[in-house]
Amino acid sequence: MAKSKNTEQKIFDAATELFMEKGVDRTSVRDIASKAGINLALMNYYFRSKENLFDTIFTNLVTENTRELLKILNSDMGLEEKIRSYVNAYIDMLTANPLLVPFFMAIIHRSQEKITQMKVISNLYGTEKFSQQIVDEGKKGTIRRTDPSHFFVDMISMITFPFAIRPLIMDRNEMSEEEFNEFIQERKEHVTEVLLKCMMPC
Amino acid sequence: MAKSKNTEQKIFDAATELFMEKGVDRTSVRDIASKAGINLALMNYYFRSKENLFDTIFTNLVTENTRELLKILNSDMGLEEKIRSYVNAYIDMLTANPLLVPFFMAIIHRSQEKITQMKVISNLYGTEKFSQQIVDEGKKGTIRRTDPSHFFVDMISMITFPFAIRPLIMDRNEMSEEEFNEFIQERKEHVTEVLLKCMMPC
DNA sequence: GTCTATACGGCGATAGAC
DNA sequence: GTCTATCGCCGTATAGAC
Repeated sequence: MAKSKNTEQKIFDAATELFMEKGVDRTSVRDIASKAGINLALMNYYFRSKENLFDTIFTNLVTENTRELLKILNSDMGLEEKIRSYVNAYIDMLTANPLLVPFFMAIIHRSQEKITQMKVISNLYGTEKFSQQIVDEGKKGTIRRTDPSHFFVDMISMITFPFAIRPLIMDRNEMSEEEFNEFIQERKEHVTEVLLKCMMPC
Repeated sequence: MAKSKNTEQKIFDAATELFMEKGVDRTSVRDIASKAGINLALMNYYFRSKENLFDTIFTNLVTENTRELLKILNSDMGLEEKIRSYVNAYIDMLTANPLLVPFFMAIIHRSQEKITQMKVISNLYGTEKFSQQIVDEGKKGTIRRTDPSHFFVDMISMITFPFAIRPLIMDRNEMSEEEFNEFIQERKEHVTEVLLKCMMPC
């Protein structure tokens, strides 16, 4: 049990990195073992199977990275401040971990059942309070009456999609990695503005 | 040479369907052969390898489905009409073929090099004329000065992303397939409105 | 052009020694 | 807990008969 915690962590970390880079199906357990610097059999010792390892990693990635975002969505902030915070926090999170979106997209395509079963959805979509806010403010007339489902989809689309097509954007605009990041930073202000503007009464 | 054209087509069609449904990596050549009702060896006879078959199919899918969209973008329509037509045509195309987005997302994750090499980009991003229009109208003051790169990203994000997370949207809102399609139809008007609103001077 | 048969390598997984 | 060795399976690809 001495090196146990350590080895398990090494496998976990190596697999996480490889799954995100190459995709689950193109990563073999031998890849993982060699990257972790451990023996092939240990993967099966700690995690029962590759698929089980993947489940563990996937759940971890989602819950870890969405916790703060959920907090913002369910906080007591006013609508404008909430939107601004959410956009900023989401973009910061993805900038720190730009492979998360393509990885997640690939997984949706790969195993829908798994995703719909897991808490993933409530993690990404715990929007009751936020939706209610939009409806309430619409009734009060502070903002235009807005369909919360469409609004939320608009919001996460504009935030996350650029990361899904990052290679295309970079190639098309001949961007370096830094330039892409600048572009993404610009989007914080831009996306917030678009969202607020389309809710404005008038 | 008699049944040749026919067999090649059968392989092509079966593979296209399987690649889109299960993903390229989870589709075996045996799957393809059995679905096409032909023998395993024939895949190698007509297409040199699975990877080569995939390239053929991918190029075909992209060029076929983006031709009309490119035409609209480079047409002589006014900005508002152009945006409206583009949104409608894009959503119609994806509704007819809802697996196209998740498939394409998975491919970007799988093989970036391939994508940036191919004409894919110019097909998806032949936006010079469109961008120019946005800049020109901004200078004239007909619309707000708008950054064309961000605007274009906003547009394709809001159009395509819902298809990428279709299972999540359906599960969350307890939608049937028809209800999802209704939701998507609503987005035609909604997205157009958001885009036009955020360009409005005022 | 189409089929049968098969080679070959890599995969995930486990038994068993230490 | 960790390693070596190996199993059985399935993937792609090809040789050769028809």
